[in-house]
Amino acid sequence: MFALVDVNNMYVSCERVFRPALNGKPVVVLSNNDGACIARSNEAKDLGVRMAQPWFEVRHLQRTAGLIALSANFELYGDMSSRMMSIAARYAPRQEIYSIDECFLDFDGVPGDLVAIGRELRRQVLAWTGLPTSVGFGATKTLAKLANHVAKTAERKPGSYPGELAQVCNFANLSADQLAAAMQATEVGEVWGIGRKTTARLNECGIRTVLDLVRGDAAALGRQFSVVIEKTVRELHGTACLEVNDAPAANQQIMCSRSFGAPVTDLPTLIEVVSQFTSQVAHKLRDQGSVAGAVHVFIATSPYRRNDRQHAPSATLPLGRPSADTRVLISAAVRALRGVFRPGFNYAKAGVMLVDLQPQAQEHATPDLFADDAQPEGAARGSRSDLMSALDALNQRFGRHAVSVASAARRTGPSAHASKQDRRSPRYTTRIEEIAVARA
DNA sequence: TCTGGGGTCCTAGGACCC
DNA sequence: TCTGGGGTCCTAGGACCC
Repeated sequence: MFALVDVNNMYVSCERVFRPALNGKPVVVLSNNDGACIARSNEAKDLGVRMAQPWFEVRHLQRTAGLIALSANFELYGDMSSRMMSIAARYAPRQEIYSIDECFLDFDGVPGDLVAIGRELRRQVLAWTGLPTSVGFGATKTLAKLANHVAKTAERKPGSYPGELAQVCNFANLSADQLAAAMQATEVGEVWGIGRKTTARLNECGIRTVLDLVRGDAAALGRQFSVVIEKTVRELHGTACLEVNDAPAANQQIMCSRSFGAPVTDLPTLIEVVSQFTSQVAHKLRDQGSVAGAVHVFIATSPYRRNDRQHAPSATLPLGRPSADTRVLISAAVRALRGVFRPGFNYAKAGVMLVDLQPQAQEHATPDLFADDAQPEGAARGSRSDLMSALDALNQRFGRHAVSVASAARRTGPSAHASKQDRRSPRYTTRIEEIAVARA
């Protein structure tokens, strides 16, 4: 038996923990650069604000409907997430952290009334973190996801499903008829793995609800669509094709990209930005104990600026020898950037991706016989990782930008190209100088 | 004026090999 | 008058997730 636990409207709920005045009000959280809505309170959903909707399209609701917008504060959300996850982990032998606000739990062999356990888990998370969650149980991960959707929707829109399914829903407790009714009341696009494109194609075949899909033939759908759909249908039938993975593998790629607050036209600024992005991904790379075999860099104009000439070049530069040294990676990234940059364009975005990742070799890595060793002084075996370790330790202790490679150093004062973040709340739980203050 | 960021997996097609 | 067949590997792009 699987459970899916997820936080309702995660980012908005995190903000509300520290600002209870936001309760009951329409609230959205904006993406980097304050560009689009990436989280909505129920009240904001009721106003018709769509997921990923551009902020400028809904900002008028500030005046007309009291909509409140906040800049994303991922440091806060990440910390709240780890608190929630550690509480949820106590309730089952195995946990898979699936995203910042969701985890799967494997209840195989756990005795007792699962709905009661689910309610206790909910209560505990709410009491200890202030975050509201929903819990769905099912015989497969896909069914648990669906049960979670039912639990959430039954609470948010009374009448859409039987009331007793609200907050915590266990499909195993439903009769065949009750389950069929719930599936009929749910659109096929709500199923995990069925996205926009597939929904449209399924609709053309007359498959509109989850029940329609479940009644289809898995193998035939597999041939017509893809093996992904086939697996999904089998999971909906109750045949588990997916396991709870509590030991996730290291990432296969690590990326950092950002839209600019204002268009960038010159190479020096792009070099600075790309160097900063590379510093970040290099740090993440070392954190997971990997080295990168190649660096991929891209810059792009904005497709929304119809009058601008468009240009979205990218380049991948293989490293002679895989590395996790920020200096090596920056030098490759900047070389790639110089290769693709063309003057005369309004660049709106840039990104750096580390690819071809492999575990950091211990002592006996095969050296590159033909390498010209044009690496920074001291970048040879041993001292490289020592230097990077020292860099990471200093930044850990004195703040993220305490020490950096010169080309990635922040200039003093805010730059025009820096992402807009005009409405960010304090990082209450991770910065002592921003801690919440209680007033008598 | 203003439109997110960071991932995974699958598939089709080309290059290459014998 | 004539142009194989079967296999693997790699890559780019698409679809999906949150």
